Amino acid sequence: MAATEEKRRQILDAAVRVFARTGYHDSRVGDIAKDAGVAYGLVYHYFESKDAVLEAVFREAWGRLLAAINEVERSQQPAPEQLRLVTKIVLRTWRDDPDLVRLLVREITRSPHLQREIDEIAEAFAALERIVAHGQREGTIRATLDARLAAWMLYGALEEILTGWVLGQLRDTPDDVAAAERAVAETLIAGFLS
Amino acid sequence: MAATEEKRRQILDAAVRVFARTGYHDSRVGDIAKDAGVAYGLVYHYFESKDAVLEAVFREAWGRLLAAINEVERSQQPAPEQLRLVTKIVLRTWRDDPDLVRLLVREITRSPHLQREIDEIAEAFAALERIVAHGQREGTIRATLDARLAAWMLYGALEEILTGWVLGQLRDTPDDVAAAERAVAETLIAGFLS
Amino acid sequence: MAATEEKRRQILDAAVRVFARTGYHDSRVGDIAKDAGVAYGLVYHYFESKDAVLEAVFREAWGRLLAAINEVERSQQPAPEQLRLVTKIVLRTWRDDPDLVRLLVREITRSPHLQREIDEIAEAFAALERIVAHGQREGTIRATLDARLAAWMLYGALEEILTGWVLGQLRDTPDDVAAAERAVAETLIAGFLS
Amino acid sequence: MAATEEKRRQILDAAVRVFARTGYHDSRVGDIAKDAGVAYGLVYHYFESKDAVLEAVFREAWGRLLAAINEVERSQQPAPEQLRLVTKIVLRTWRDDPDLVRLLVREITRSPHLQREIDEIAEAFAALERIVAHGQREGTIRATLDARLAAWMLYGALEEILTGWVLGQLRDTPDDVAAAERAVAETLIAGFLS
DNA sequence: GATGAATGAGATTTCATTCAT
DNA sequence: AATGAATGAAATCTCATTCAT
Repeated sequence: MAATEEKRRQILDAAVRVFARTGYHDSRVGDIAKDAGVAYGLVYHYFESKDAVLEAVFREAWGRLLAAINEVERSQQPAPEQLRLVTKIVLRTWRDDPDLVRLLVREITRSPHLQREIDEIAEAFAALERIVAHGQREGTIRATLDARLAAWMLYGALEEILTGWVLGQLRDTPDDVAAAERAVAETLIAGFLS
Repeated sequence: MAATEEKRRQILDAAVRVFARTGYHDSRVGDIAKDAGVAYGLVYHYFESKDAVLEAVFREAWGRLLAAINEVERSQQPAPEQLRLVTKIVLRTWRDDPDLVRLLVREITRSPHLQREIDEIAEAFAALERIVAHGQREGTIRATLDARLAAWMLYGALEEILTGWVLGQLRDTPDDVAAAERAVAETLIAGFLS
Repeated sequence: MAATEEKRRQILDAAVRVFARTGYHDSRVGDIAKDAGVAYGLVYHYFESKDAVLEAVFREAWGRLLAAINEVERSQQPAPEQLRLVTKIVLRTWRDDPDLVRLLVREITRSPHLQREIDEIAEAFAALERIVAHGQREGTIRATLDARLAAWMLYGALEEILTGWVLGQLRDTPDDVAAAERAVAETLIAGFLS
Repeated sequence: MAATEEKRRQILDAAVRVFARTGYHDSRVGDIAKDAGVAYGLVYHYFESKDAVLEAVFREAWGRLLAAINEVERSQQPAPEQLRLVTKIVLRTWRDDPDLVRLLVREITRSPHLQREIDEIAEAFAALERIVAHGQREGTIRATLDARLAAWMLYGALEEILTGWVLGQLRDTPDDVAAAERAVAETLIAGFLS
């Protein structure tokens, strides 16, 4: 069973690399198998379909993000600080797992059935929204702001920064990353404040 | 000649509808031809490939957006006001041409060769950046802000709002659209101010 | 009408060049039109189909060869000398019209309906056979030889030499050409003698 | 593994039949698959492309011919006798594998990249040439003859006889075949002698 | 669990031919 | 006669999925 899980893991990790490199549609199932060092058919032993592989990758990635956001949410800090922490978490993903970011940035809006329907994605957005709403109740965030809209704008800004890094259009040295975190905090999040 | 251009137009318009409905990859060239009311082969008379059709659509759409942004840029207003106008232009596209927005939102980062490489897209981003930089020179925008980063954040927020509308996750009545414009102005753009 | 025939000529000449360069199947009708400097549709004004163009080229080429052979046949010389003259005529085509030879060598046995069914081709072979038979009657050629077989062997040897030149596998300076003529005369034709 | 090679064999054999019947260009890959009794895609499992199938057929056929010629070459007989044996081998192919001959005769000069570039073909011609050269050294063949030219003439004559049989223009009863062998020996090869 | 040969539907693209002007 | 846009059938090739071992 441990061995079993290991193969599944290998396939999943390979999928991230392959999808990141070639894009979902231009990646063949065989590429994933080869990159994972397993037999062609084994992919179908662990996953229903190629699509299911992508979904599993997404689910896992967003699951981790969701867990991190949830932890932030449970912390006793004021909402603006929580948003800064989320910003940091999201942006640091680029350093921690660039292939995953490449994949998310490229395929997030694709694949009809995946479209944000994955529970984990919806949950993450909901969590962001709750943090904003909580800030409004505690008086740190402007009450007139539409919490959901704020959550989406924040996420959009973050994703676009990641996109800039993926495309090589924005600089991404550690200093640049830190600067980006500050920029989000000092402009967007600052704009939320009451 | 007029007739010639007319067919090309029909194909391009049909492509927007079809791609918006089914997504680029799941659309067949035959669908475009049928929707345009022309023969299969005519698509290939006017375009090199299916990909070239998508690129032509993009180029045209971003060309229009770029023209609008350029006009705003040439206006004699202060930078923050210009950014508000751009916001308005981008967000109003949803009402004016929802299929086009659906297409842009879904396929924009896809298609390896299209990726931001299209001159028009790069130009639009550059124009946004210039407006921010100009605001810094005229003293209306915080000098410490990274102009490029600001441009990307702004665009990211706008695109994410459009995405929310496309996915039916954000409300989009005229009032909601106006509220979104205000929200961007009062939070993100306000955060740029000095 | 002169102008008319001129266009037909242009198309036919262009066809030889294009077919020689690209081969029949890989040549497009548009290529011929462009090379001839006429409009696409005009090809179909003068010829029933792409295939008919090839047939016309063949018919003309073999018609010329046939005329030359017939002239040789009518000359009052002994059969072996006549065969030597035919050899000379066939092999000199390479210098005179290399594109035509390229085309003949590449496409002669292909194209199902053309297969030696063209009267001119059959006629040329028949003329060769008659020369051999005549030689047998006049006593210059071995009576035990199968005249038809001899005609085919001779033509085969000639075509293969042309093929060697087309493929660049046999040398083709004027001296080489003369040597080839001699070789055919001194081996094959000499082998026919009684 | 045996089963694997079996399918490949089936496809190759079917290809010979189908190409012989319809000609390369008018044969569809599906026809080959159907004739071989395998699924469409399997052809592409074993071969890169339709062209690669043809090349494999050629390579194999010429490989066999080459092996036979090489064996003749290694025999200790005088060159003229060796040439007679080669003649016999080539002409007997018509009886042994008429489909293969049909294919070779029709498509040999086709396909730009195949043109005599296939090593096996070049090798076969080279072997013929070596036999002639060897005959010149041993004094059985005229020293003034161009060995390469002689090899090409011989092969041309043989191929044309095969062509005559394929096209039904030359008679091909066993007696006719034997007569053809003799004709080649007594005219062409005899012409080589010193 | 693991393998990879086998399947076959489906999509893009080509291009000979037609036809309105 | 001349033009070239328009048509649409057909063919190659791809690749997700299945399945026998």
